[in-house]
Amino acid sequence: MGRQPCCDKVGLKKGPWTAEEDQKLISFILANGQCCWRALPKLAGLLRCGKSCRLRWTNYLRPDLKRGLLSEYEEQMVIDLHAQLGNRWSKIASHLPGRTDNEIKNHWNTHIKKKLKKMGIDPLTHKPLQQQSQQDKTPNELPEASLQSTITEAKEEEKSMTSAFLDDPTTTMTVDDTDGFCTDEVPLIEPHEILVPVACAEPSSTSSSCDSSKFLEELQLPDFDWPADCNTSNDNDEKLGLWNDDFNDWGDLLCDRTKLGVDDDGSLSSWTFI
DNA sequence: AACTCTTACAACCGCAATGTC
DNA sequence: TGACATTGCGGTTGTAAGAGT
Repeated sequence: MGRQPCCDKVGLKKGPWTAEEDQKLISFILANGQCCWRALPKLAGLLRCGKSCRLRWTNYLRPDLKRGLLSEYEEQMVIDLHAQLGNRWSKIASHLPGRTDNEIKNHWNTHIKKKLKKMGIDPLTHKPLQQQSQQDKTPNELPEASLQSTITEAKEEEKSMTSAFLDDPTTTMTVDDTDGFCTDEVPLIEPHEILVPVACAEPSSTSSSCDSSKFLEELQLPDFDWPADCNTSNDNDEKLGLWNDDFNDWGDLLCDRTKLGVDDDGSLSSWTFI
């Protein structure tokens, strides 16, 4: 017997998501909220397993995601949090609004690891690296004192910045207020300008992850315009909470078919924030 | 222009944790 | 309380795009 696999893999699609699939997933979640992931693909008309849908949504389609490279400040935060938490990427991500664990993990592996090694710091232990040729346990040529002071300086600077929003829930700092966050790397779109042309210019047969990216470039919702109630608060976490808790209501708001170009078959033909 | 190598990141896999009955 | 379902997490892989030759 044993437990059922998370999804029946026979006949299910794998690999990069197409614009058409993204459109179906977004359309369904906005209309119905994040219901049971296992059932979602069938209900949304997707040939994907629920896990794949959840991953696509949480890592790529969620409207509250920030895009673009991590800022210096975010990077330093990741380093410090990693020193404290290790590879607990989701925990680390929870301290960086709009960033996903996957994104941080990737950034760590591709950028930060190298950067630390270059600085003579072991990315695993966050301690000075021992040189290969000095296996007799002599210290790295980089003086530990200066290294530690560098780390300490960075930590202190970061603490002074992070404490504001990590420790004080009443703080009115938002992602946009935080100098360190690279919102300037994210194309900010006025809410009234957001229009999602879901109908792809290219035939679906040519759709690929590139088409999907194009679609998402136009989908960009980085500077989310929250319903009037939410806008009274600048607390990003609160907004995220509202997003999660009241997703259905919010989805209803968005899915008013007079505002969304919803075709008869339920798919979105356009998406306009009014 | 064609090929190879490197980089970046989206997506997958398997296991763990948690929830439900 | 145990069995199973569902969700979350971290490690790993696949691949497109860019750089170098």
